[in-house]
Amino acid sequence: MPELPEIETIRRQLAPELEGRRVEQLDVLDARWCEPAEPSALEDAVRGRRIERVARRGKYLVLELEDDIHLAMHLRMTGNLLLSHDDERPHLRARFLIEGGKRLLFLDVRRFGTGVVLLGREARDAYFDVRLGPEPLDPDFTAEALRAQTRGRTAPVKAFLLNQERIAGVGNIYADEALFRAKIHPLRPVGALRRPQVAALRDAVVASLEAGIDAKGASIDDFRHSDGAEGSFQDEFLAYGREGEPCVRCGRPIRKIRAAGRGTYFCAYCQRAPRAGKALGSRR
DNA sequence: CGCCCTGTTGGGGA
DNA sequence: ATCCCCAACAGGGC
Repeated sequence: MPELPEIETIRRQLAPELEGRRVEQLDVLDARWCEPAEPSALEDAVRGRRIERVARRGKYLVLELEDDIHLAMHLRMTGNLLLSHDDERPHLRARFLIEGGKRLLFLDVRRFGTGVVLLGREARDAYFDVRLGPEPLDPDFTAEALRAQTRGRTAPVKAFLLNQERIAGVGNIYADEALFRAKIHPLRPVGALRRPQVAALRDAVVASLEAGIDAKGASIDDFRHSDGAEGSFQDEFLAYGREGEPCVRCGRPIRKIRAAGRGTYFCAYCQRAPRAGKALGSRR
């Protein structure tokens, strides 16, 4: 379930545990994790260096190490980070030995997750700049900024939200959640949204993400929570994964379609279908 | 038991 | 820009 809120939750839990401590050693157990780089390249770059900050950019968790070395990790679909005293776990892909004895374990059943070392601030910024748009929780993510970004675009609004180059960190679940809250049909051309709808969408994106962060998430600490103890975020969502169940606003059944290649849940009544023949605000 | 489909992501090719 | 497939695996429906 790693979208922006889950990564941010992990970051907040990890920061006080890791910041200021050294990485005594890194073991990359699956070479695919860091392709096309060699595991030894990551292990050598990280070994012995102090973690100055645990940061997040979009869905990436970033260990900012001394000497301006950055390790950006992406959990993809099933990746997970666990703070543990154990050296072995099922689906272990990479293991950090942290000064003081704890281990930071990167677990990933499907092995889609990645780790990349970025040498220098410029390299780090360049890496993110070509992949990620603005952070939705930054103060400058305003309705006007979003409007400027959407104008003239014909992509379905859901595809726009999922595109990390447009907005960083919004995934399939929070995209549906935001559209439901803003009462916007997922297939509406994003450029056709009126000013008030753009404003509603901005607010809904921010509110959905913040709600996700506030929701009690799974702890990454071995001691407070053991393995499968994941909070059921599912219950927090208003439409996602609830095909056929009644819309919380109008009671009509939630529908499922495919949008931008992903399963998409919405209320066909609350979120009006795009009007044919009016793709981009006919006027103006 | 086997087969088929789906999936919290993102990159690549047509 | 857009659709489709792929990565590797688990779980559910039939």
